[in-house]
Amino acid sequence: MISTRGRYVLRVMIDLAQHEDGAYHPMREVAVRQGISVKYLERILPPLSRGGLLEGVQGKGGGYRLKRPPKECSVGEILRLTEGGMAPVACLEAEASPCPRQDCCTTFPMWREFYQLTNDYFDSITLEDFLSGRFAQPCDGPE
Amino acid sequence: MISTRGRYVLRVMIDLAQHEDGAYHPMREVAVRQGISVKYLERILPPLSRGGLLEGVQGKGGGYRLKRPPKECSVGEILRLTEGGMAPVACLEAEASPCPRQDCCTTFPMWREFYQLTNDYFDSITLEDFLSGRFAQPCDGPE
DNA sequence: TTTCTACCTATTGACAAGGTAGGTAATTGC
DNA sequence: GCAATTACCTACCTTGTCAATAGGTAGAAA
Repeated sequence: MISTRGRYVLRVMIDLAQHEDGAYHPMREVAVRQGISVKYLERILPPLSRGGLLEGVQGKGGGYRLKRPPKECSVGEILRLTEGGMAPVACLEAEASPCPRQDCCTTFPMWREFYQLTNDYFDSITLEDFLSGRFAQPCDGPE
Repeated sequence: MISTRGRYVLRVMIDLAQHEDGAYHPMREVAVRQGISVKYLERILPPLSRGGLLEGVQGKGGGYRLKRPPKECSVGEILRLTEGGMAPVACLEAEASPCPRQDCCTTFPMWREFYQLTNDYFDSITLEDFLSGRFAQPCDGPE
């Protein structure tokens, strides 16, 4: 359900939150700290820039930094931008044509309720929770 | 996250619950009612037999029937048997070798909490809920 | 102008999902 | 005993996605 893409991106966001100091951090740094290929990171980060969660500056001294304080970056928003939605079944995604049998589908209300549950859960968690909140950890490593 | 395999199987189980009369129902019948290929159904149902949710009898007059009353068949059990677990990330599955960095992983507690949430939700729903419970519908169609 | 950096576009290999085809074993009805 | 029916099993094919690599372009600072 959540691919490595989403997990990697989340780790990068947490990493940037931990090293937040107003400066731009090149992906080269983050990739080394997190043990992820620079090339792969470059590939999967752009949606977050477009989504307004990250700010990327090119050129010497450039890199990425959070565009908002950690408290205002929810995991739900990060995962939705990266994974393109978190629907348990295809018929719930808005981009896909809505299932023609929604009104009659026996199981549709269940999927919808679970979809809501999922979004609510991840929306309730922010990057701040990994720094000093309910998911703060004594140490941290890659993956 | 939930593949068509899981959705098909769930529909079959609901179908069998709706037509529950103690008799065995051949897959040919159910496949026609649900608009699913017989061959594909034959392929994805065995785990439910092995899991003790279905009872299959070969030969003329044979078929499948529920092994327990609908009230005792939870959606969670059905999906776990069919999909082989509902973990949002691989490191949560018991069959996979446990992630070596579990103790240090920043995001692990979040995935685990969500995993619990998911299982609790689907375990709280039974086939009975689709017959006369909170997900009962006036009509029903395939998919 | 050089260097650094984000950013973009293929391309590859591995893997799983969805679905089909064919056959085997067990049970019933004649 | 024999034919019909049905679950059950194995192999295969096609399609699509994921993870990762490679190579290049554009922009900004030293």
